Amino acid sequence: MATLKDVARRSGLTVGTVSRVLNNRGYISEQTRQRVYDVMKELDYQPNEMARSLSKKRSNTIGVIVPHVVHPYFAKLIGSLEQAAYDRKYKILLFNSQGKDEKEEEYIEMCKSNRVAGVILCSDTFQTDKFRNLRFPLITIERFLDEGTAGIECDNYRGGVLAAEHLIAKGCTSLLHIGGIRNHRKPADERKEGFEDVCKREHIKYASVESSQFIYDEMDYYSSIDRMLDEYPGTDGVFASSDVIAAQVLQVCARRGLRVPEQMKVIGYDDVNVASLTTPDITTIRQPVKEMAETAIAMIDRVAGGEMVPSRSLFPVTLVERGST
Amino acid sequence: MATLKDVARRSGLTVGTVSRVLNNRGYISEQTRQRVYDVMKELDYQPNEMARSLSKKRSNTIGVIVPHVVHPYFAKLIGSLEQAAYDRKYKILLFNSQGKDEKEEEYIEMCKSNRVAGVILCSDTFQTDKFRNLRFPLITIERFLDEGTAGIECDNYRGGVLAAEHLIAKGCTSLLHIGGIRNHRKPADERKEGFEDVCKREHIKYASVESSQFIYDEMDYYSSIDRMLDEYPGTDGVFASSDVIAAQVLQVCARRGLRVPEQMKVIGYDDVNVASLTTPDITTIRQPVKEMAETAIAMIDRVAGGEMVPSRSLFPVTLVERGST
DNA sequence: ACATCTATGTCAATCGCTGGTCATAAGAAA
DNA sequence: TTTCTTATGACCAGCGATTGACATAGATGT
Repeated sequence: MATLKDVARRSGLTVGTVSRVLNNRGYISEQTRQRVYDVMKELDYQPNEMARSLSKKRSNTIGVIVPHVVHPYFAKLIGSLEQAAYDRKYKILLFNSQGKDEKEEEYIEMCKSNRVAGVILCSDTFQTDKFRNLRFPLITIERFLDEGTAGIECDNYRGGVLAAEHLIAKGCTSLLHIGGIRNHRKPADERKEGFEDVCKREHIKYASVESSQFIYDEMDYYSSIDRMLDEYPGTDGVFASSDVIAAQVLQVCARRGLRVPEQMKVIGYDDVNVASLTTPDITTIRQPVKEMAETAIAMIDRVAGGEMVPSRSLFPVTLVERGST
Repeated sequence: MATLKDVARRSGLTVGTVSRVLNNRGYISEQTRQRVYDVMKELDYQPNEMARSLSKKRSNTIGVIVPHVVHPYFAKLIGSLEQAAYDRKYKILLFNSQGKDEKEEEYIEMCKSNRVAGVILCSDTFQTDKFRNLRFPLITIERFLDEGTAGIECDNYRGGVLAAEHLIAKGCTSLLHIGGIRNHRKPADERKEGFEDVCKREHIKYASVESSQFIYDEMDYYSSIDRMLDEYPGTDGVFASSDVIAAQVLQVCARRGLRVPEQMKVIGYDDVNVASLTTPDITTIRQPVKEMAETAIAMIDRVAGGEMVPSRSLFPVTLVERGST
């Protein structure tokens, strides 16, 4: 493989000069610049990023740690992050923590070892001192961490409000909120709060079911849903805190002969592709994932440039009405 | 950040010795080994992978290039690849080519720059000389490439056979095959062939529709499906070449008042999570994605170790029967 | 007593690139 | 003419490891 030296030799310049054009440093004549580019192409030269990173003490790689790659929410997030990273010349190192503390920690160590420019962390767990003394920015998504550089969240409270208001406006009289994925912490609580506040205000019967017992990895909520519907028989409106759960609610309803949306209305959360692939398709609370991803990457970039970034960013959510309500 | 030198100094050893324990080289007493580990922990030492890779001329990173991260098939594949990579101490660099030749090519260059241990490529496109003279193994998934090191495929022909046989066994008399994602090349053709061969053999009316006109990125096949059902009105069985398409067929059927599976039977492909989240859930042809992913990573590992690997590996598919047939 | 094995030290080159310090030289501006 | 700007050369010390050659020395085996 051709090296900088080869390029220098072939173009009759010195490594210093060639490095200058590569890094846009110092004075370079247009002519020289062109010559260097030509030779680079001729030799099929690719700068060795390892050497570069070693020298600069920083790579242009961003670590992304998610608990669950196949979950459509994270798949969507990862896709958006990759796009945003690409636009800013970063690469994505992907890690799947499976929601396990040890793996999360191990991945953080790997990120250190790889001198990443920053880490984007989507975590369900509570871990504190592990994230201290990092030499790179740590951006959390949908979770705030004191030790982190910045947190990017959605207005979960408003999501809950929107969902409840929508169901009520559609004529529901007895609501059920089903928590689920990434819900151990604040985000879920806030959705629930928003939901419950509206129910109280409007004097609507409601119930909320915690999700900790759900089998998250398998995304299998059927039996829990069944149990809940048994427990709250008069329910005519369900607010599920993810589209995956909502889809399963639809399935359970079908099995029970409950027509959606006539007899039962269902609203999901996230607006991932499954929401629009079910029959009926699912009304949901949309998170601006793309914008969140761009913001996250941009923050890493800016912190790297010595800039200041807001420690918390709250994004608005919107209701997308479809066939399930 | 602590360096090898620091560890050496602190433990009263030399860098050479410390490096030996890090790389399991030469003679090291158990006592010394332990001391080094202790000091490493004490100083919170993380080996600098950049330096290591530079020196070894190879990183323990694997590039994964997919056309579409959010598509559930690739999400599933990526998840499996990450797991397999982790098990073998590799990290995943994720690239989303969006099915564009230029990006694919650019990503390959980035992989070169980053001295990856290997690349796993999922591509829709036909590109030849770009993949010549790579200094790392190139493993393709669901596509064979002469220039690649190895290809990992599924028995697509058999998938088509299983689908057709199943629909026929369930009493369908007029079949429709809808091509779709990742179908420009061989895999799709083979599914179609298997499907058609069975139809011919059993003297069943059938039609196959090409997919090139579909909007792949948006995963929006509705209007095409509508058009097809108009064109082939007697259809009572559809073989869609992905679960995403099958889900949309279900939706179109619902809109048309066609009951599934009574009046129309639908079978998908891939067995990704959406297949089990629709109502009814979708009978599908399952690809052993996990095994394929493990094989791909294992191959890179083995090629790196100087071993020989089969240039083509064919995995079996199985039929998963659910509610749509 | 001699050979061998084990365990470490010493020294230094190498990987490919960055970026600083100086020196040089031509052309432009004062 | 002198000063300044532009453009490049020359040189080289890092960055943080790896790895090889060679030396030393105690322990073990025969």
